[in-house]
Amino acid sequence: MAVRQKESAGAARAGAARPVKERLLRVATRLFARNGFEGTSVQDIVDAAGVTKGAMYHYYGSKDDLLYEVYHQLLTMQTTRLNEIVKGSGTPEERLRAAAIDVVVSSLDNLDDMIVFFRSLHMLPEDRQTAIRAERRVYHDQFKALVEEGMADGTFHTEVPADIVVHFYLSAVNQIGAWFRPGGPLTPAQVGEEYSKLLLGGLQA
Amino acid sequence: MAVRQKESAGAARAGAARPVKERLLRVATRLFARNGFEGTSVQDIVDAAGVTKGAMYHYYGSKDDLLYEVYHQLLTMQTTRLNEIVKGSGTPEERLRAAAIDVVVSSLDNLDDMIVFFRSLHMLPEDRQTAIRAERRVYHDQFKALVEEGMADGTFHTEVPADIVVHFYLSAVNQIGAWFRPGGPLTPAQVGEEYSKLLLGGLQA
DNA sequence: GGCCCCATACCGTCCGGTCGGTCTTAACGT
DNA sequence: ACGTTAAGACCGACCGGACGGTATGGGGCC
Repeated sequence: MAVRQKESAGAARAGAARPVKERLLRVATRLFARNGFEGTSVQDIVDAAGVTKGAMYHYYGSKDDLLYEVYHQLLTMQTTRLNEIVKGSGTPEERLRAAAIDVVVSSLDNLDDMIVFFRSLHMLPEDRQTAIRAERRVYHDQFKALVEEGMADGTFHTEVPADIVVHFYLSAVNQIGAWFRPGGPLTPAQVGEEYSKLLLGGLQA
Repeated sequence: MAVRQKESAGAARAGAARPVKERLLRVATRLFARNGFEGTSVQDIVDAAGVTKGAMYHYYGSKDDLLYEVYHQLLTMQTTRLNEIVKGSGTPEERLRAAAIDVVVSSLDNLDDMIVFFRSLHMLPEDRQTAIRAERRVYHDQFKALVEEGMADGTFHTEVPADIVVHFYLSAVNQIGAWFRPGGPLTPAQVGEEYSKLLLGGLQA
């Protein structure tokens, strides 16, 4: 029925069954972003991936698993990147600017994941939500540490608690999928530039 | 079966059947905020309101109508408030500060509506989404006009386009339900104060 | 011949929405 | 003052279908 290209045998031999499993996650992410988690049926996903439900339930235990995987991958990637910036060299202001730009750019580079993230987290079972929130907290705290460094050395004013600053900025970034359109007049890098200006400007002592 | 208090005859005589219709919208909003739109069945809503499905479909045409009503009421209220501030007296900076505080406070005073808003908009049929987006655009443009006033008279710098400033700030406000907990250490007014400081600071020439 | 990988057919459940009916209340004619 | 009628408010049983998940089996590669 479905026309399927023969992939090189190498992938199958690796034992990871990469193409189908990955394809499922990618099309699922896209569909979740377009139609919402509850607006996407398992049938929709497997149709779009060119396989059947048997394949999906072979690789993933449930529809929830797919959703969790989206979150987990995105968070792991962003946390790793932030970690390198925090530990890097430069003044707190320079590193905070780099972090502020990076979170925007990496979010816009994975726009579908972001959209799904902040729209469908509440659909996950409680324990999964708790796990995700714990990962997010790590990210939040690393970002906060940067802000506090700048406050400690007098670069930033201390009128607004660091916690609120971080909530404020990350919230703005998280909602970016609500208005940004890829292919529009702005590039991710430009948005990162503007957003970081607004953050740093609001912190200047 | 259900114990129902006799209401004063006044309400029924008004022809508006206020209590049941309002109760349905309120409990629906709360349930949507807690469990999501798709995670809430019509049966859940009518059970919580102490009526049956017949009652709900007597007042609302569909489950979608309930959701739309939440959006519409919140937006109408906030737009009205913003309008008064924009047209009020004071420098652009004073009015922008007032607007920035007000949008935070009025959002936190209707936290359930906010949560539902930014989580379930995409569940509405396309035409309803378009209608809501048009209403939001009016709000956005009014806010932007304030920023542009301040840019025109030199109070604010013009490094960042007004459109992006507004997207940035309103996004931060819209996500406020993701971390703010009523009854916590912060009052809505305090959050409004801090958020407005961050916005104004980032705009200062 | 055993083991992944995946197709096919199927199940039980739940859910939005419908529809005929009942009860209360208001208006009206006589 | 009283019966009649009409209308709004609400009940609750029911329907069609979609959806997540499963059980079974076949086919290709070692």
